[in-house]
Amino acid sequence: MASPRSQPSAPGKSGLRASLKKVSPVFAALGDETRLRIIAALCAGGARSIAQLTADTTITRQAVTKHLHVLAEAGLVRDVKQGRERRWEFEPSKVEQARRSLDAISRRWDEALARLKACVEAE
Amino acid sequence: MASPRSQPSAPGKSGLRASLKKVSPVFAALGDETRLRIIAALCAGGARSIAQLTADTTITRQAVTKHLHVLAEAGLVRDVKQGRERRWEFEPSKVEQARRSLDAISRRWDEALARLKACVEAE
DNA sequence: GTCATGCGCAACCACGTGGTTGCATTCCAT
DNA sequence: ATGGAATGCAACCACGTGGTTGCGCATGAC
Repeated sequence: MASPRSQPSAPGKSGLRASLKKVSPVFAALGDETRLRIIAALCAGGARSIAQLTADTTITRQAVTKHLHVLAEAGLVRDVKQGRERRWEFEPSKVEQARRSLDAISRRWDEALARLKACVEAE
Repeated sequence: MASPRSQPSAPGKSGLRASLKKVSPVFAALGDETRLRIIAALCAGGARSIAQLTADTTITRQAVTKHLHVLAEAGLVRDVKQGRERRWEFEPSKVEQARRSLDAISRRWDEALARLKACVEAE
């Protein structure tokens, strides 16, 4: 149950640069306020239709549709057809992946600081 | 010492949507592979000049300059002038902020799942 | 002083993107 | 069967963005 939010499954050191290519589209998809609000709505209220999501915003239904396609392309969201409706639901795996990337960056930075400190203290 | 990578300082629940507006530019800045590589280089090797950073890539110095300005605008990077050189260094605070936002999203999602589960079990 | 290095600024270009409007389509309901 | 609701598709537009080239300006090295 719940999403795997522990154990960064350390790619640190080696696989960092290799993983950057895979994560950058996720960050790009997250880099828009409207899309972040859509994600917030989806992961708080479960699956919602396009019309429902549009009601929360001031923009057009088609604009929301485009944003949903961008999010789906990045793997952040998934759609389930249901009659003439089409409900969209949050897909947490890519968010976890992005979080691990930020963890890797922070860890690398901390290591660099530790090396610097050790170098200074050895003086 | 080191960056504050523990205690999400829970804005969860209330401040999520309010914080989204502030974090989206950070995600947008992270949403480019070239910029991610620049960040990786900076947080691994400390402060580097534009010419040094350009040597690692295939693109022009001016392109790297533009990327650095985008990163600086997002607060992910800081520059220190030093003679005729201008060294750029990683600025970890915004990365931590972005990480906390992803934490908040994951947490909200987990809570939604827990509510759903409780609702089902009450049936 | 002179020269090369490191950088900034500005113009330019192709392309992506966020947004709109208009119309066609599908499917549930009456 | 007919109407309305939910959606899809396509064209269009303004603007941002990643990238280039060209030129000018400082500053450290000789």
